[in-house]
Amino acid sequence: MASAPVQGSMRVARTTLRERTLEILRRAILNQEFSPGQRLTERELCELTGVSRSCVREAIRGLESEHLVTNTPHKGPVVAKLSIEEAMQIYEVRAALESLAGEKFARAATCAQLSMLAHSVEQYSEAIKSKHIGDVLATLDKFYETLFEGAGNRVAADVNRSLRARVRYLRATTARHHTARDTARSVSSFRRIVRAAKARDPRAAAQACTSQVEQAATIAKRILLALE
Amino acid sequence: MASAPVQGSMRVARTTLRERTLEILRRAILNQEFSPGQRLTERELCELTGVSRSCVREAIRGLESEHLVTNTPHKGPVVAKLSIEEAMQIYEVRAALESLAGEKFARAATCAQLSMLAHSVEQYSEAIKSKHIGDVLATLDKFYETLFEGAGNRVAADVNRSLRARVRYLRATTARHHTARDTARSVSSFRRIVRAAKARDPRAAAQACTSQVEQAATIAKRILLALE
DNA sequence: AATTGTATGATTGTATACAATCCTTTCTCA
DNA sequence: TGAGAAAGGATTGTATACAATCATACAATT
Repeated sequence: MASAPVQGSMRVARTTLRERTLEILRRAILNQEFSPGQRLTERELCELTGVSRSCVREAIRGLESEHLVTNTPHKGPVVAKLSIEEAMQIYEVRAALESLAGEKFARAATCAQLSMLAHSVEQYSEAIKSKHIGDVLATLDKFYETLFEGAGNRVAADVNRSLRARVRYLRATTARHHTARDTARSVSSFRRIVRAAKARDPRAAAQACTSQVEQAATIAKRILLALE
Repeated sequence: MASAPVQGSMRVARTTLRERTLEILRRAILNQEFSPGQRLTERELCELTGVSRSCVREAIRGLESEHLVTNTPHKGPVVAKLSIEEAMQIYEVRAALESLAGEKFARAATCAQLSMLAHSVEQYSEAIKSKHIGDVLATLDKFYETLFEGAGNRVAADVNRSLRARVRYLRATTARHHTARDTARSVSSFRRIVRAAKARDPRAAAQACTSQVEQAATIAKRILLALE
């Protein structure tokens, strides 16, 4: 009776090809394997992923509504390009959302979530000192996931995740151009959020989140203008 | 030379079939022609819209990322159902966004936008008195479009539009169950926003927007609990 | 009676084929 | 030489065909 198929008879990869394709393409864009403004022909993506055009097209629809690609009829999809205006609008919305999250986190987060938040900030500090961009982005992701998880608002978390994805390449760029002063300010800004949350001070936490985003927006704007 | 096609040789309907299909299905859902939880088989939607499955499927992807339908692999799409928790989370995010919009509107709106906002509130007042649900929803749409237009943040406008779509059926339900007291409070709540905007008082406008949403959330919660 | 197995129909997932549009190049003509 | 038209290739838009999965019903076995 030992001849039955052993290697994973349950959990047969219960995900659909299209979903996996979407995930692959999303990660490719977020990892900057394509550059903003670059054209993405469907056939090319088919060869890249090894699936048919049906799947690729449906995946592209997903990327389109995540604003990671823009599609013009009969021309095809291109990797989304972010204008300064749009970036500033995104930071403005993020400020509102993260302020809300900070407030609710300070009120409702568990002790485990509190220490995870603190831990992610220390990891971020390490990553940004070592100039390892991938780690910087990953630790930031962890920080925000924890923040919104503790805040207990999944809708806000989803919107925020989407907005952060749209400015991710910008964040990677700023991390490269960070001055020592920028780094110090950024880290202390995150630590201020943690401190307010530990003190269970919703007002202070909200304020700390707002000013953290505003600070990031300022740096982003400076660098975007310099790069033009 | 007069035999050339005259009826619109330019502007040949520069929209794609899939986009129109998405629009049709979206409106059908928002107009409650389908009920939440109802299954939407692809073939059925093909016959309804008269297009092929390719188009329907890609349109469904759009509805899916707008959270208007939920799709489970190999089972197919169903019209999204809103839990009380999710609805409350949406209202919370809307409060944050509309507060931001109110603040910026009070600062930056043109006089034309100000009077359009005021006008939409009066139209809303008429509509809600006449109990014509379609008009109620339409005038609310106009109010928020004006508010965010005047605020000058398209990203926030898009997110808010999406969130309002998700609670639209809920809004229609509450409009039907409005007591006279609810109606009066709602209208005066909107008028308070207009007043603050006209006074160019950002703080007051933000506060008015927040409490307007919170009030709507309270009514929605009461009615949702009663309907259970 | 309950459960398991199997067959069948319906539905979604995936791939491919055909039509319409766009872009580039080349050719023509003033 | 330059402008415009036409042709060709490439790409997207749309429709259809085939495969995999799921749901239901019914029969068989215990």
